[in-house]
Amino acid sequence: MITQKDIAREAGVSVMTVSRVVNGQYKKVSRENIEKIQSIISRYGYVPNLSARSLSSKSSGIVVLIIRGKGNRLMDPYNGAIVGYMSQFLQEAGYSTMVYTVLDYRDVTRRLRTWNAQGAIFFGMFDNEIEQIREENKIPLVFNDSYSTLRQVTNIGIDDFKGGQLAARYLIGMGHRLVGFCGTSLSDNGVDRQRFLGFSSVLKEAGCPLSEESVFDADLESLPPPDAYADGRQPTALFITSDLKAIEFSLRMRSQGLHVPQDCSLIGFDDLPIAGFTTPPLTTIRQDIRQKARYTVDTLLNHMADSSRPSERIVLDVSLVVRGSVADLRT
Amino acid sequence: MITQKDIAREAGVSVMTVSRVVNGQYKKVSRENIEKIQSIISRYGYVPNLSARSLSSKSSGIVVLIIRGKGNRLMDPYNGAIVGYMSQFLQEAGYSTMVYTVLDYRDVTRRLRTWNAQGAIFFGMFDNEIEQIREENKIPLVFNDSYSTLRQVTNIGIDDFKGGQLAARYLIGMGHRLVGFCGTSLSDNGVDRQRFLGFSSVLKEAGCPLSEESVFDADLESLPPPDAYADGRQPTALFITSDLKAIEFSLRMRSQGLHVPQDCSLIGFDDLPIAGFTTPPLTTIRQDIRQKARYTVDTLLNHMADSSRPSERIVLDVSLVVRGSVADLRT
DNA sequence: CCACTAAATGTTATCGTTAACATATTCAAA
DNA sequence: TTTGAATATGTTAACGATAACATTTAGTGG
Repeated sequence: MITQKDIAREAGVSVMTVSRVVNGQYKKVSRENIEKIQSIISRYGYVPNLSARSLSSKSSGIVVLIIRGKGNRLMDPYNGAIVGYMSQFLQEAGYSTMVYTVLDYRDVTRRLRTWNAQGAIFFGMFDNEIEQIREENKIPLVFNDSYSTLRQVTNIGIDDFKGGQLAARYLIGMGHRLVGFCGTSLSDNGVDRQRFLGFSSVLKEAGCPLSEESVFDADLESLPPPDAYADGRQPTALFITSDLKAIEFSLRMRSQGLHVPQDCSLIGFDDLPIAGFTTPPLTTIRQDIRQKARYTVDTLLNHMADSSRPSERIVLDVSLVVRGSVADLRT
Repeated sequence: MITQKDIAREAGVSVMTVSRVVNGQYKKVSRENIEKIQSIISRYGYVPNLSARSLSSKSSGIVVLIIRGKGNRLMDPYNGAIVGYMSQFLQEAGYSTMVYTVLDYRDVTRRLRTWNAQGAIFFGMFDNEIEQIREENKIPLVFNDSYSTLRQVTNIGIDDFKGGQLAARYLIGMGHRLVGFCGTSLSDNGVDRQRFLGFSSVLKEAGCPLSEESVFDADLESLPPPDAYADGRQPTALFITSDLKAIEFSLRMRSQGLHVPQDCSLIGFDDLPIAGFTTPPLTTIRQDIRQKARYTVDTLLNHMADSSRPSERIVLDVSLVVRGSVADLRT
């Protein structure tokens, strides 16, 4: 494995000259030496050792992606897609990406320090730990979907409130009056809480407020069994804040001989590619994952380039995608 | 950011003693010092700098995952799942994972060298470059789904041939006589070629060989338009070597007013979670992605622990999952 | 009490690269 | 010719950790 030292010997110069060429500081090296060194580099296939560079210059070129949770988070198509886009964009910008799933925020610092990470992106809820994380790691941090009330948090999110509103307005417009909501961790101020607030505000205005028993702050398992929905006193429609869960729910219904949207209408969230594949195709609130990844990476890179840059919060738009999972109840 | 030097000063010992404690060489340090040092470590939250360790010991703790292709490969649920599992397993074993997508094998060496990778896993076809890659990188390499004829290639794959057989036998058993095959890169000896060979061998034995015009070595776009299948001279069933493509195909059919399985039966491959969600649910050949990831990681770790270990080829089983996308044509 | 092993600890050099500073060299202006 | 800036190159030390070897200390049997 060839090093700068070897190249320097071969070219009859000092390692520092080689280092300058490797790092593109062409103004400081004579044209003659640049050419000589570059030709040796390509002849031997020299590759800089980033561990060494990282040690000596404190710039590792590593960005860490932190996902809260456990197990295989990349199986979830949303996570797979956003992680994939982010590492693609980071790779295009010359950075290497490490993905870690952590349970505890203490793991975060360990992960960031071990590799001298130059920046980090966080998914999932970290609101309560943000201050701590930031204090322990003086590098640019960018969050996704955080509703932390702290100032100075750089966050890229979507308009979850509007998403809820869109869902509610559409249901109302289709003649639904008794509807339900299903999300998780509503007591934390996360995405689902905002979706809930948007959703319920519209319903209230329309004169058909969400009753308490039709708000499910729960994983799918604890949802009331689908056959409850056959009886007319149950909601005619459900807003489930994730396509994946909505699809799973519709499967459970089907396994009991019930059908979407005849027995219960469904609106999902995310607009994953599979949402168009199901039967009926799922009506859902769309967020643009690629765009979110793009903005997140760009924001991080900006902050890495200029650490005095003020924090920023970006809210991306969402839209309603009408497919076939909501019944038209207007006579 | 605290280093071993700081700890050594605080404890009144040399850095070497600290290093020994950090690396768990407890037999070489007195109980007293072990405790003193460990308490300082946890008090200050010391984290070893792996760049430095990597430089000095040549052991970086990094495993690189190389995917051939471009763009966001993790969006594909198969890749997302297997990459997710592998990094999970590697993380559990104390290693860090870097995922790279490369177009050219030359990138491979660059990626492996920059981080002193200790091992690498390859997806996608690299058969012709394996020799070269191995020569340039003297670290354990494990491949997935390679049909390289080179000796000494450690590979974890599935029984693709059997997968093809299972599909064909099932179709025959259901009364299909005129069937088609759709895969990619059949001329390379990859997974799809094996699936094709298994598939066609069974059909031949059964007396209804695949005609040339019903073998599509093509991306979906270049498949004949679905409405061709309405006319009786076209295949009554298609074996499409990827669930994702099969689903996409069935959507294209539906958009033209045709239906699976009435107008054309379909068998997919992989048994992705979405295969059960579609209408009709997709009959497919199942491979166990988690198990594949498990074996691949374990094999790599074994080879990293003992570099003299002989190469091995592991072939995992596949099975037929009958759902609803194949019509029963028996009278 | 000495020699001798085993256990505990320390010293030095090194990994590959870069920052910071130092030294030549060149050329133009004074 | 001298001076000064600009350009090109080199030297040294440092980044944090570990390997390899060296030394000290403690404990053992003769």
